[in-house]
Amino acid sequence: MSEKTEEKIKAAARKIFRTKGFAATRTRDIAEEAGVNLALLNYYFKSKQDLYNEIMSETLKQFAATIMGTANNPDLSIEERIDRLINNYFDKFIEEPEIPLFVINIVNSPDIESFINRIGIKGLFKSTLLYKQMAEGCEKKDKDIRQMLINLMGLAVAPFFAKPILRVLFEEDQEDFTRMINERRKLIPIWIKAILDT
Amino acid sequence: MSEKTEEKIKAAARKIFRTKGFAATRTRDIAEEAGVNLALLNYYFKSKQDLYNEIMSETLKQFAATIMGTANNPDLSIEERIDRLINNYFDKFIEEPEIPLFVINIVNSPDIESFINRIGIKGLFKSTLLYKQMAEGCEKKDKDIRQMLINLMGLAVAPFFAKPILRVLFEEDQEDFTRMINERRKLIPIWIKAILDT
DNA sequence: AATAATTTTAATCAGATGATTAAATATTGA
DNA sequence: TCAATATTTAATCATCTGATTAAAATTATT
Repeated sequence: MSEKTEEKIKAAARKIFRTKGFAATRTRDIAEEAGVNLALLNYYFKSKQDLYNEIMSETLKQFAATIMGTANNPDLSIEERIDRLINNYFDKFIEEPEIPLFVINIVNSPDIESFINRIGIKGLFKSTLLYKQMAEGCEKKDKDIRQMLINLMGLAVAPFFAKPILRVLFEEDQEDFTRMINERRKLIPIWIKAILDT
Repeated sequence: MSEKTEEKIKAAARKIFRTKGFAATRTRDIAEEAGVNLALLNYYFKSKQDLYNEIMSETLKQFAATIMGTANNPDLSIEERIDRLINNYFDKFIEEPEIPLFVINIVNSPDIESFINRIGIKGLFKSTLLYKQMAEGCEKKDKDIRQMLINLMGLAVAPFFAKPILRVLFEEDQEDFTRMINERRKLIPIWIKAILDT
């Protein structure tokens, strides 16, 4: 059952790499989590680094797909598109809360430029309807598209980073957090519009 | 020259820990960067972990101080206070760009709650004028203070995380980035106000 | 069933790494 | 000055860890 073993390893690697990062992860931990002999990691994936690259590109592609998923749906207004984008992100992040931090760490790792070129998601984003519509909207209102993209992503991702702080500062539990996040689904599109109309 | 050596080690540790994190950093690299014998790390700081804790709490305190610096200056309106806060942050982050990611990783590490309690910065924030003024403003306009804090921090910190992405997406160089950041100094206070008036 | 190919296992290697030690050197204080 | 103290060094330890290997077990092919 080669397929099964390989997937068990990947699932374990995904889980541990995403929470602990490359250096802090030991291949033995992955093997144990997968319930599999250590040597099989090197049998199916050549090295720890290769396995990590696999998880990295998989995660990055998935992250990109979450954007693309709504980005090209035709007949959507910019408002509807942003609304869906936020909801897609939040659904994904609630399901897998380690993703935001993992992605940011990937993106800020030293060799990212060549890596992004290698998996080829660079040109894609600018060709999405989401980007085109936002760029057009910014043009019309004399706004910098870069600032708006940063705002959109920043507002979306920030609560997931801030979670542990909110926990100590407001003694929030998981339920409070989820409620706040769900409020935020409705608010971000309104805020983005307000910012655009500034 | 004990003082000098200890500080050389700390400076090297600061530099490497902040960019590579705990696990990826080798004590030998710190020693070399400091131009110092490896055994001196254990002589001045008991262990790698102790040295790391030192850098962690130092960085966290510094990060907090950047808030507190403007947070209690009396006779400031909420607008002026936010304006200064953003400028303080941006000055600090431009000077030491590794800080935002390092802080987020600290805050999202498993043992953070006990660590924050240990260095005792928990109660401080809520007692600042910044917090009180924001809380009051939110109350008046029927807004959730948590959402507003997330917005403020998210908008401030996002560009520093997004930097490598902007680099590949818009072929930005350092100068473009700095220009964009400086624009943002003026914009964030306006955006926050717009959001509050939503 | 017999053989070949694939997958899994246990054992081990080689190098990396955090830490320690004992001796050497430098500094301080009487 | 000289003994006590503090600092620095080179060598080494013990453990961890990624990777390999050769043999065993399993599965596929004829």
